[in-house]
Amino acid sequence: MTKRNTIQRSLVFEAVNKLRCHATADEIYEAIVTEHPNISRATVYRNLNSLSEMGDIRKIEIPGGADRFDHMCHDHCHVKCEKCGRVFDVDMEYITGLEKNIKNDCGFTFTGYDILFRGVCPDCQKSPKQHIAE
Amino acid sequence: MTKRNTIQRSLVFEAVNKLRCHATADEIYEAIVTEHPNISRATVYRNLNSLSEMGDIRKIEIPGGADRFDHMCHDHCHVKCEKCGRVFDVDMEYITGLEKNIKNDCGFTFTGYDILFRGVCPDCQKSPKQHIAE
DNA sequence: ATATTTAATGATATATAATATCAATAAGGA
DNA sequence: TCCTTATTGATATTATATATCATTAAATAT
Repeated sequence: MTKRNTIQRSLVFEAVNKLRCHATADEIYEAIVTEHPNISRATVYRNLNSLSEMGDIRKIEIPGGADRFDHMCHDHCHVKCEKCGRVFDVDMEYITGLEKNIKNDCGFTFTGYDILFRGVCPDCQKSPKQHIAE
Repeated sequence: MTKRNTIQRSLVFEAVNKLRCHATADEIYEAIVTEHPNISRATVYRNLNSLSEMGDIRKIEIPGGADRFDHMCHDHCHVKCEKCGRVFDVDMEYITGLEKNIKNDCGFTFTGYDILFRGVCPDCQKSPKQHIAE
């Protein structure tokens, strides 16, 4: 019923804070497993979700790619390169209150929104090769 | 080298236009396969991608769920229910030129952006049961 | 009209990301 | 210290999508 504090959860929490820049669950798992070889991948996934539900970390769902996890920081937008699929932060004042522009919400309760820019990163503009990563 | 017109591609194109509201690849496949049992799921996926690359249909990538495909229509936003995962259109004036607010684009070439609202749909506000669909 | 080239297809295998299952373990209160 | 059960680790399964490859057929050349 009540949440229990486990060493695994604090390991996941610390790893997200140490990696900082929107790491994937797999990257977080790899970072932990080098020091603690017995941790399970499923435990990392579970704790990433519970930590983000509790509001201790931030989950960023990326279309066509793995979810990312950030330490708690100000809301910000991302841009995904259409060629290589990599995700970068966008340096932009976060726009608040966009949901006020909605004409007819059909009874929805809005909790937030994500803006994901599309574009081509500098690397992919230079080189013709595509899909460095996805 | 050059694109060829196949009956499969026109079947996919027609199905997307008939279904209209952001159908998934699987829903489009199911709609076609009842009339044309020999079509392959892979062919549907391939044509959905090539049609959207050619600009004949619109691909909407949804985080944590299957990609959606719309007939060509005006840009609009979507909202994803955090409980059941379903996606709905949002009735809102589409905001243009958001990329002008970016302070430092780090050399990116921006081609557009998607705004995805998060919220709880009327059904899920009423009933306690979760995950009707994902 | 027929032959040729190769893009596209159908069938299947594979990849990737994430969740589900379940017995064993351990956190935290009694 | 015991007891309850949340959590874990290992594994299986699900979901979405792409890769592979022999076969088929669209578009062009003959």
